Amino acid sequence: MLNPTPISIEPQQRADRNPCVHGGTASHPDGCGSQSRPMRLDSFKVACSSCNLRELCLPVGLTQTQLNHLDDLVASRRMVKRGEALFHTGDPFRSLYAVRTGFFKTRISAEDGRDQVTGFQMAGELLGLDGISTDRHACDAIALEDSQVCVIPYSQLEDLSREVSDLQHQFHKIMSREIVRDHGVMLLLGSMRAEERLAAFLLNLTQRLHARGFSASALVLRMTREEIGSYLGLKLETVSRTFSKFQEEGFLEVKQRDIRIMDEAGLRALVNNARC
Amino acid sequence: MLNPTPISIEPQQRADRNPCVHGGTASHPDGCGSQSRPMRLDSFKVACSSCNLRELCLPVGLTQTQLNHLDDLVASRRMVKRGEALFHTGDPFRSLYAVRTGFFKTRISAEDGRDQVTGFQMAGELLGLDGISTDRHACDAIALEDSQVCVIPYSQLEDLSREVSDLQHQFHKIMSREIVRDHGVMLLLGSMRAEERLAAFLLNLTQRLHARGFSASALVLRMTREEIGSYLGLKLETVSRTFSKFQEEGFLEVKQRDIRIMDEAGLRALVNNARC
DNA sequence: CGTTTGCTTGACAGCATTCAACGTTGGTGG
DNA sequence: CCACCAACGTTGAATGCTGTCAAGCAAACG
Repeated sequence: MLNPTPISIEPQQRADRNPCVHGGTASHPDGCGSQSRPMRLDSFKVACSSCNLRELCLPVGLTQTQLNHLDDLVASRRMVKRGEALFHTGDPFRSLYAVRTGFFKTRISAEDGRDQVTGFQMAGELLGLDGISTDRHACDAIALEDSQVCVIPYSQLEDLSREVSDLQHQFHKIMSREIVRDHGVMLLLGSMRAEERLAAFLLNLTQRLHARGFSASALVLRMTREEIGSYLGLKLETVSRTFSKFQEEGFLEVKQRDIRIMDEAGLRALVNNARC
Repeated sequence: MLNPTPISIEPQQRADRNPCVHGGTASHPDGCGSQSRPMRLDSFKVACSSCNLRELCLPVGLTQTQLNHLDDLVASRRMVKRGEALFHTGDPFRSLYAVRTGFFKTRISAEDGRDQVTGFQMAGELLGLDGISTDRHACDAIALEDSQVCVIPYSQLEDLSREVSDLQHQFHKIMSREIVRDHGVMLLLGSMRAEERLAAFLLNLTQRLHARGFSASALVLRMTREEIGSYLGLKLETVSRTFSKFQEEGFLEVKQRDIRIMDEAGLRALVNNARC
């Protein structure tokens, strides 16, 4: 589903790759690097054409000339601190956002207070597509660590994609991919048991991290058990128990949010051969 | 989510409105009207500009001039008999399809044979958006009754939407709406119990039927209990039991696939005040 | 009119939730 | 530097919702 070839990535993110996850007192990786900066919401120039995420993000497949046009459009970045919202349900929709660094969740809330995490977004992924439908955002986007996003003014994106058919097509592909992804989540929620759901979730995360140059076998979860549970349609206790079970069975090593995958094939078999 | 104002609709469909659902030997409405025609897959001229679904479909908001351009694009229809597929997973993606008459389900299949119904589509709704992502369809679309779709060649749609910004915007809105809808289904699958799921499903169906000029309180299900169950993440027995329970409690009258809603407010309360 | 497919209902089992207690971690302030 | 607190995570026991298995019924189709 995602570009399978690893790409070069920022030093800042690379440092995040926790070579010492299973050392002794591993410092918590949240907010790595950007925490001490006083800046909070700011605009400064940045170029898609020189961004090392361009092979994962909106610019995929564009020529240099086309990239230069996109540079004019994506004129600002915004920083979002851990726990803060990039946008809320009901906010007027004006821009899409491309995650540059950091990690987000999106969630929708029902009238009765229940909420559902609908996705986790990492570098190169787009946020805000839900807003096009009604000109208002239909979910909350919350940063799970200090993050930066590129601001993509939507009306300008529409203008430019009328000029640049490659951009138009790429944008449509991204929306379509989101639809396909959502259908995969429906399959997970509608027909898998807890173990299968968690295994599928971990495999999806590691695959996406791997495509960004990170290890395919070690990861640091940026979200709580409750957030994982909400995404997977499980209670946090069930998530915790399933992690413990995977550890007992030798699939994983689990130390709070530090996960090491010991038997990827085993996890994969859990998902694919569910009824055997 | 959908256009709430009823619109005029074809006589053929109107006849389908089952005024005698609760009479004696109501004939099964599947295949109404088009069943005896020998035609199976055909191309013939049809105009969006004179289609009575234009206020629900792709042409929403377009001027007469713009509609005429769209007429050139949507040049053929296709008939799909009950039980047959409009497209299968893996088929090359070339066109989107707008349901003109009839009713479809989409489903995805996992490697182990499990499948998940990802949606039910009725008149005015678009099929095939999943295919843009990889140039191949990512699900099966199956007609649940004899149906007609308008064929919308995708590359031509991209061409035209570069010329007609209103069309471009409308198309983006439709894709975005699909994403928002999918997130709603995730909420349903991830956090609702069987009764709430079925109530939400029925309310959604009646709302969409109402927007098409049908009764908001009586409907004929076009899908089996098993298909409803797949969509809602439940087993068919649970769906059946829940229907029976709703009938006992006075929310519904259920006669196989004929449903009459006796207490819509009650159903709505079930969904909204889930934990009280 | 028989067969097939779909629907209903019952009994029982199992998986996930609920409720509760305890442990761990990181941050704050004395 | 240490104590305390709040948030997060783990684990146990019991409940209950939904799934499973099975039987019988109803409707549609040839």
